[in-house]
Amino acid sequence: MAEGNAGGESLLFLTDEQLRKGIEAMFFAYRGFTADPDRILEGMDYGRAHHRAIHFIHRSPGTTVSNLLSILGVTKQSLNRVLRSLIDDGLVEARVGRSDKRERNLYLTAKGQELERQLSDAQRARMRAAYRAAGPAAVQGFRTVLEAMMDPEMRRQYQSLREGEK
Amino acid sequence: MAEGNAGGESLLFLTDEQLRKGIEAMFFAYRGFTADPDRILEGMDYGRAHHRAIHFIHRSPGTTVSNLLSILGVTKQSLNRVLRSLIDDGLVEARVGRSDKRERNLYLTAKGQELERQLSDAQRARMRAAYRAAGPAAVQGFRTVLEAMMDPEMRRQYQSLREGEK
DNA sequence: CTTGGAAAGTCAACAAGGCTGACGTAAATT
DNA sequence: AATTTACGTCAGCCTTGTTGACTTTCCAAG
Repeated sequence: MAEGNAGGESLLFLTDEQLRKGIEAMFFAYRGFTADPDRILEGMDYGRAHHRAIHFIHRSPGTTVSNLLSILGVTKQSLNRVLRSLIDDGLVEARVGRSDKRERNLYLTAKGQELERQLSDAQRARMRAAYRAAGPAAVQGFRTVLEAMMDPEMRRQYQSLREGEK
Repeated sequence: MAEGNAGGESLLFLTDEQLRKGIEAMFFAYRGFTADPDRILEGMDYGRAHHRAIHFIHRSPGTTVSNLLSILGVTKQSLNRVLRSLIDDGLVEARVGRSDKRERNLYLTAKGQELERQLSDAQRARMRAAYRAAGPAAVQGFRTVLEAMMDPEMRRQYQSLREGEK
């Protein structure tokens, strides 16, 4: 039948070979994705874990520790070690919560914002070059596939970070 | 000028906000990307490093240790620890090279192939679902952007693995 | 007002998987 | 014969994840 044929043809992009290509593309691209911040952080006492904390505190100033825990998906002990060093070094400020004093609202200090800018400038530069080379239609597809690849809970996190944008 | 205007409009996808979205999409999607194999491997004595070795040995049977080193981008000591356990457990076979006896050609055993299939089935299932949800055009864009995001050397590796495909 | 439980912080110990440096051995190359 | 290459291995270190146990603070419900 014609429908069967059309369906079959449009599913050529779902062959195991195509899927394997996608898997390897994710692997190699993620290396590039993290390479520039990693380079900047090496030498400092910080690593990728610090970068992630800084990124999400910058993204949602005043976020709580438990909020950050659920976004990053690590244990509080693991996050605490990272946060501890950032606070001690004066990159992050932890203010006692106004309504709930058990909570800590996290903010980047001026120093923290400076490092954040340095890191995200590098990462954005690569992303910008890739976007520019690929074009708007490809970027649209890129984001669509990535979003579909997330766990439902991660997608919720991802999309909730989207709120308040135009 | 018309070109300038069109250029300006088409560059809306290059705003910092769009780039940040892309960055976070990569972060959350990569977590999903590795989640299923990680789940399978936990409990076994293996981790993500073993998965990567198994993947690329499966992909290029007979590949040498140095080849694998340059693809994975780790030190030989790090790779050796992983390879050692895979060989000892009978998942990987290391045959002395035919032409150059210093080299070791790596192959998956039947047992190794079984684990590989288990891992890649899980990873492909997620990729397939994402591809199917996003559609062929999005997949095309996805791959285009990822490729543009790679370091030139990684892109070379990625594309050289492409040879021999139809 | 008391108490139960949530939020946060901390200590200790451990594991995976990166890294460097040093050294050894076999085989190829010069 | 000397050097280089490919591989393996020992030893030690670091980052970043984990569990488990315990304390302090504090909100909220009884």
